[in-house]
Amino acid sequence: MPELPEVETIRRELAPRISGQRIRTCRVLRPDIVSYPTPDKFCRGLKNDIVREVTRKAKYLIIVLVSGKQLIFHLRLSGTIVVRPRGTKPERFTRIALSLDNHELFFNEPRVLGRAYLIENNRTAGMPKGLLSLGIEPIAPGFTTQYLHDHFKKRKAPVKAVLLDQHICAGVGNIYSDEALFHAGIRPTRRAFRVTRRETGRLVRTLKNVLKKAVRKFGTSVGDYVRTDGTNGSFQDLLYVYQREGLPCRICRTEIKAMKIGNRSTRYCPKCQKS
DNA sequence: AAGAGACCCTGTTGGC
DNA sequence: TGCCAACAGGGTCTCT
Repeated sequence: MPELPEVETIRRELAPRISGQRIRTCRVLRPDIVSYPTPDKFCRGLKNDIVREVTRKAKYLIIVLVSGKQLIFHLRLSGTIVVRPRGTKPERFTRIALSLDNHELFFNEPRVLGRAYLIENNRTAGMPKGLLSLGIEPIAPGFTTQYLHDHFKKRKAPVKAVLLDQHICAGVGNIYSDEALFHAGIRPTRRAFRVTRRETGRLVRTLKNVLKKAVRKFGTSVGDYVRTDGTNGSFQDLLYVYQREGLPCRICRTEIKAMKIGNRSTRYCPKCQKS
């Protein structure tokens, strides 16, 4: 589940390896993975361009080219990006294959939910709408108690649902929302407007902590996520509730419970997290 | 504007 | 062993 820390890990690993590299060829092996423009224009638009830098906004990975075009990937549920030695053949779930000067870059996506976009210089045509309406990333200085509390005040949805709202908490997904709520001692079902200012302060702190630590641990490898060399991240060893239902809480030994909030599986400790 | 729910996708898992 | 439904889940869309 690539969320902010996973995409940031990919960005950090990609940047030194592909910056300055020319795109020799592009192959789209699954046309519906290319959201904009057409797969054909996508490939022709990339050919012979050169990677200038690799950036990220929330869960979007953005490869900026020397021409000014932006190659944008959203990994959704199961997308990964791997870099292989030049000449390596596409893999079982490779949907887009880019041949660079010294590497092959594969966008692997078993479930075909992820998307790629090629955006012209200084244009917004074709950009994913979500990218144009992102809130603040919790790791940014602007993500303050005041900011989050102001949003909480006007929302009566469960606090967990508000944490997953990309217009408010950019880059947060299911793993880190559950983990941050646990460390802040807040039950995910609590209505956002009932979260006190003091608790919101704690939540801001735990969100920042959890996301930063996950970046240092190269992300959480549960399910499909791997780093660009195919190896696992290691934050899964530091999870307290995510994917731990039925297991004893690491703090109080109470059994971790699972439930659904807004169609999302949610885990919490009934004792550590006050309702 | 907010909230609820459907839908997209397909590999994996679990039940019978 | 084989079949099939349920499940995973971020983002977008529709409807209220």
